[in-house]
Amino acid sequence: MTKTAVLAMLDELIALTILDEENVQSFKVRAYEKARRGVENATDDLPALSDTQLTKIDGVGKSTAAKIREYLTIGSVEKIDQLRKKYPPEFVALSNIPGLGPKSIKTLRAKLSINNLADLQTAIDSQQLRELEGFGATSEEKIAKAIERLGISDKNRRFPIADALPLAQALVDRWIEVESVSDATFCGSLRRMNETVADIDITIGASNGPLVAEKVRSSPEITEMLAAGDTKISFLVASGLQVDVRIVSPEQFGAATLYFTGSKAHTIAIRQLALQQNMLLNEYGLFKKTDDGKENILVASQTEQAIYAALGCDYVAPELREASGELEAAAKQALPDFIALTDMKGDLHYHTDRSGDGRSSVEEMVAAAAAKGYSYLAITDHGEDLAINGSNREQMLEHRDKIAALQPSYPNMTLLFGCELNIGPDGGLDYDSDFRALFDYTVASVHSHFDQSVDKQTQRLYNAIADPSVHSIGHLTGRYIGKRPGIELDMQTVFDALVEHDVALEINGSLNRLDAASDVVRQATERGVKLVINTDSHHKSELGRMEYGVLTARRGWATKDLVVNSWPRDKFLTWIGYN
DNA sequence: GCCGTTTTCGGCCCGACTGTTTTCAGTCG
Repeated sequence: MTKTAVLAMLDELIALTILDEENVQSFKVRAYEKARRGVENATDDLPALSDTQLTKIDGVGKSTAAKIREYLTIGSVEKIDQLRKKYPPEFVALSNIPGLGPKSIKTLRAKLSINNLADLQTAIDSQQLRELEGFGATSEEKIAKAIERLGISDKNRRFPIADALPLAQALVDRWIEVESVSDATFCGSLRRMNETVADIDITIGASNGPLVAEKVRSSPEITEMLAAGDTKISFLVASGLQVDVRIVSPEQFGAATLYFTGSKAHTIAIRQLALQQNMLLNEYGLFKKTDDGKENILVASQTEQAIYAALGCDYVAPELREASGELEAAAKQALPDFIALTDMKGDLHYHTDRSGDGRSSVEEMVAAAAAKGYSYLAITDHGEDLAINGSNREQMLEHRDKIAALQPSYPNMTLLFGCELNIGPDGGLDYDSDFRALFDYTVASVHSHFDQSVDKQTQRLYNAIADPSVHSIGHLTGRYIGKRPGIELDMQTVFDALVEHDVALEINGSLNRLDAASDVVRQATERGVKLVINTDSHHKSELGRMEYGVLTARRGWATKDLVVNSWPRDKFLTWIGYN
């Protein structure tokens, strides 16, 4: 909570400084942005840090450390208060309008006394903008249009990954089939598996760019065209989501995807690394500078792997590119042994139509898991406490027999009779302890009562974790990304409990959940908490979510040794006490 | 504002597009 507030303070400082310096990337702005990233990657307990420790945070120097201290002590920062007087919030908000930067809005204020959105609208209505030096009729119309769309496309609007990824995948799947296309991928924060994205970036490698561009420009999803060139095309779709498409030659595909994937901070870091080696990196390739500095000789461009290799680095997968230590580790060939999709040996949160919300039969669900080549599978339909979706004791025992009857047909996959237990408001679980002991494997999860205090929620989780029947905690916070916030917890206490009771923390692969979140996973990994990556499938078509769970785990630097369902069958069955 | 294998000053990633301009400024990624 404190860190979130400090980050918000730094965000405001950045926005105000951009205006004050009239430059979105002045050195001071970039310094603040770097400091913000440092704080983001630092400990949650900022007040516990001394002034010296604060300046140890990457990018935080004396001045920023003093501002953070000031904020933590008195809840405000003098510098920000001063800047607010010069630039009130409703004036700063004008910079959310696409196409308007700091220079423009300050010109508008100086020449037309525009201090807020209403002033701007009035000026546009009376066609005053087009008379200004540096503006024109076209600019005025563009700004008017941007304001009209503001509700659906301001610069800060973000979309849940569950909305963006399926569309991006569908577009890529379609365009990769177009004549002369050698490769295509979505990039940006979506490829890095961020939980929310501002837009969809797609890079296409093609020998016949204009032909592909024509195909892209005629896509049926387009509700509004923003830019329609032969190499760069931008459009909006009905949801308001913006799609940016770049078409490059097949030889440039690697350099282009590396650049368009970002993150911005990772891009800057890797370009600095190139500079140190007397090389130049841009979206067209990695180039060696000749001794006279006049010429650049291409070193690598076709694949991202070749570029990292030429820089002396291990390959850094997209989901790791957040400038949180990955490049330093890759340069030393010291990236940890992260979990990979091919390591996964089983799914341990898995529903059938025994659950009210399940939509495939147990036979279908087991067959789908077997097709994945899994060595073990826990079928975890809801316990009795979930009134509509749950099962009573009789139904559960009948279900157990059904699962047991299927086992002989699957000699290579151990079927576990499991349950998704509901964690009640105080941490109570379904059935009674004797009945719960009948399950081979359980995942306990929160499904309701989201509005209790941090202390109460933490105690609630502790009680569930401490129960001997519990093997894992499902979707830790119960959040739905972009729709419902999760419960608030004291994470360190939860991690301690998980370690103490040897219970695994789930990473749920549903795109609506991705819970535990990658930043939580990273802290949990550092604490040595065991992890489990699941699909929470309710239909036979949902097993592919394992990939998203694994990517989220990798974003959280989860190592293979901690992920219990990557373990060989014997080791895993021993861990759960199965015989 | 930050930082140091060029270490307390001098540099800080690199480029495209747009609209306004006659050579560039501003915005964006």
